[in-house]
Amino acid sequence: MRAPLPAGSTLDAVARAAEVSSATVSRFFNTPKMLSPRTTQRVREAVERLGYVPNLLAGGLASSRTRLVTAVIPEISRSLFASTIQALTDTLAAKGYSVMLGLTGAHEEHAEREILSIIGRRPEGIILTGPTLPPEARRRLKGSDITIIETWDLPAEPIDLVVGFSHEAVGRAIAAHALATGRRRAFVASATGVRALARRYGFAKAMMERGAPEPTVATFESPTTYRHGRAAVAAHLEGGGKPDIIVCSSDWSAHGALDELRRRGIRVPEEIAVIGFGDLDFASDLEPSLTTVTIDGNVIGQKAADFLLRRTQGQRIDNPVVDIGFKLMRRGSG
Amino acid sequence: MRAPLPAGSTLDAVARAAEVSSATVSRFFNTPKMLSPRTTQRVREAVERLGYVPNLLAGGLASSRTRLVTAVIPEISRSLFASTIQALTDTLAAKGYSVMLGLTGAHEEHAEREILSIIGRRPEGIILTGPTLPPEARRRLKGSDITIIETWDLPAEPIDLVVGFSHEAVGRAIAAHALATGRRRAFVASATGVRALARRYGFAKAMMERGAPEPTVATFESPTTYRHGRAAVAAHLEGGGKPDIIVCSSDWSAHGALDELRRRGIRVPEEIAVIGFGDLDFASDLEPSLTTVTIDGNVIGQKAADFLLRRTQGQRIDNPVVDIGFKLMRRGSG
DNA sequence: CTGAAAGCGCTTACAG
DNA sequence: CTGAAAGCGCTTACAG
Repeated sequence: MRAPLPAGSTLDAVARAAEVSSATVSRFFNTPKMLSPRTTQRVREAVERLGYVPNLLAGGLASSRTRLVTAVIPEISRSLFASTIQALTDTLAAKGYSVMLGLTGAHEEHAEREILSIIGRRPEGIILTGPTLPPEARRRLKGSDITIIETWDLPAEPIDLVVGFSHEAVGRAIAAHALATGRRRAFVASATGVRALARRYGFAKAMMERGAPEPTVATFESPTTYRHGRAAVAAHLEGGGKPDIIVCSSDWSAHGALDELRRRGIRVPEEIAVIGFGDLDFASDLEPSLTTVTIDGNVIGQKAADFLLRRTQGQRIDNPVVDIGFKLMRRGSG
Repeated sequence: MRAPLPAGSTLDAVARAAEVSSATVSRFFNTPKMLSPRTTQRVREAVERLGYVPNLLAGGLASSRTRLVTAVIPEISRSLFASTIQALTDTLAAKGYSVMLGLTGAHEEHAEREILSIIGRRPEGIILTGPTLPPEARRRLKGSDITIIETWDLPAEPIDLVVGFSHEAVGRAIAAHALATGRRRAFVASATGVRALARRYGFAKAMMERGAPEPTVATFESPTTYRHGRAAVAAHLEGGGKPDIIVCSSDWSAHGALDELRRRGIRVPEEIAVIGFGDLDFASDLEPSLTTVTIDGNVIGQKAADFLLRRTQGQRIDNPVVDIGFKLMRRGSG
């Protein structure tokens, strides 16, 4: 009752051309070893002649296997999560899966609509990286029976599976490092958001527990930029701040902090240490090279893909929460 | 013959709960003004009670409108194309479309398989940003009847629609600027790839036509990084190069170039000018601020979305190739 | 190894 | 404004 979908011929057309049943053509794609060599050859020729590409909507509907995975990220640019998405995509593509992108972006009000449109596509898995979803959206996901994997954090109440690390532990590790290197007066230039907050909290608590004064904090909207780092440091110093360590919520802002300090003739790390977060590609090339926190985003993506594949194969998962940890990379800046 | 798809109840279940036909429930979602207020209310309640989320696979199959768009990009990280994808997604999401990601990545051999899996989902449009596809993949796309939009370039033989600009013209504009500011001895630090090549070519040709010596070129694998810029400049200077302008294929490498020059005590722009490409967020914050080329990635994304929407509404498109141009942002570095 | 047929969960012309 | 029914293009148990 409609125009056919663009892009082509159908299974039936191929079946007619090859003079076999449509079941046989379906098997050619899905269970090729079931076919005799002769049949295989006939079907292959027909497929090529017609330029047939199977309709995955129909296939997914019939088999209830969509081979679709959705990755939900806050925004595409300047993303720490790039390597995670890339690894996820590479691993899953090899198994015939496609990855859809869900951008929650600035509009948290739209999060629920976004989630509905994702669930509507019946993905076999949803990877959450970055966003903290509003409760209603979380409830929808929980009720959906879809494999959900939260990443880049260790949520207190996981929806389903988790591959991440503790941001509070990161903050504590930075504090331990700061104190071990004789720093006490910290300035924290931090993005908004629960994760940066957790790192801040872990850091401040550990500092204060060891007798250091409470760190001064400046926050700015995510995502963190070079400019944020420069501006925050400039403002702090001009306001009379005398830090001996500056803890930044990303390598971007740490880079800005370094440049601002240099502009003011302040030596790093002699006078002030600078710590980043993320270990982005440029971190080791800066001068001084940046001390920062490395998270292996590839591993997160791969483990998430593994989880997904195991679920779809019906294997049980004994350990639904994986903490991949992190590393403090000590370099020249502190 | 299969377990039902996860995530839920069906149209029929809702219809039974609301004591209406399934056609009516379908209309509740697709053509709500066709229903009486009473019916609408009854259906709404049933939908909420059951937590029903329509199956878009089934809907797409039945209506041949998938409301799916695929964006093909080379890789997710460090991407100039981020704003394009974001704008595309935002614009389309408002119209009920989802955006799938196709990552062509490093594996050009897999490009065709990737294209097949994209076509198999029957998207209403495919946005190509970045990758130069192998001929066979291009042929598949051309034969697919799907709206194809090539972006960020003006291909000589478009597959279908185009929203981009001329990279050769960018090269010429940089040359004109260089010559106008008295520069003649150019070093070009460039990524591989046809677009960077086109800029290089446009630049070199224009320089030489005005009597300047042939620029020295160093190329490195995409994507361009801060490190590439530093290393290329260091190697060139140590090899005895005496440029008065350094043209970089991205703001990343230009940033690296600036830092390398500063490290060597070379003044910018007095001794050497530095030109970037992309006008990324940090470009205007560097010291000196970076002269670079601005492309409005948002506009590309929006125009691509417009094209798509017009096509799906059956409107004709009189002008299938849109050149959105670019701007040379003159700043402190040259 | 292969085919006939039911079914996946929707949409939509048609009829009322 | 609403419903009965055909159809979208596949998959897969069943039978042979």
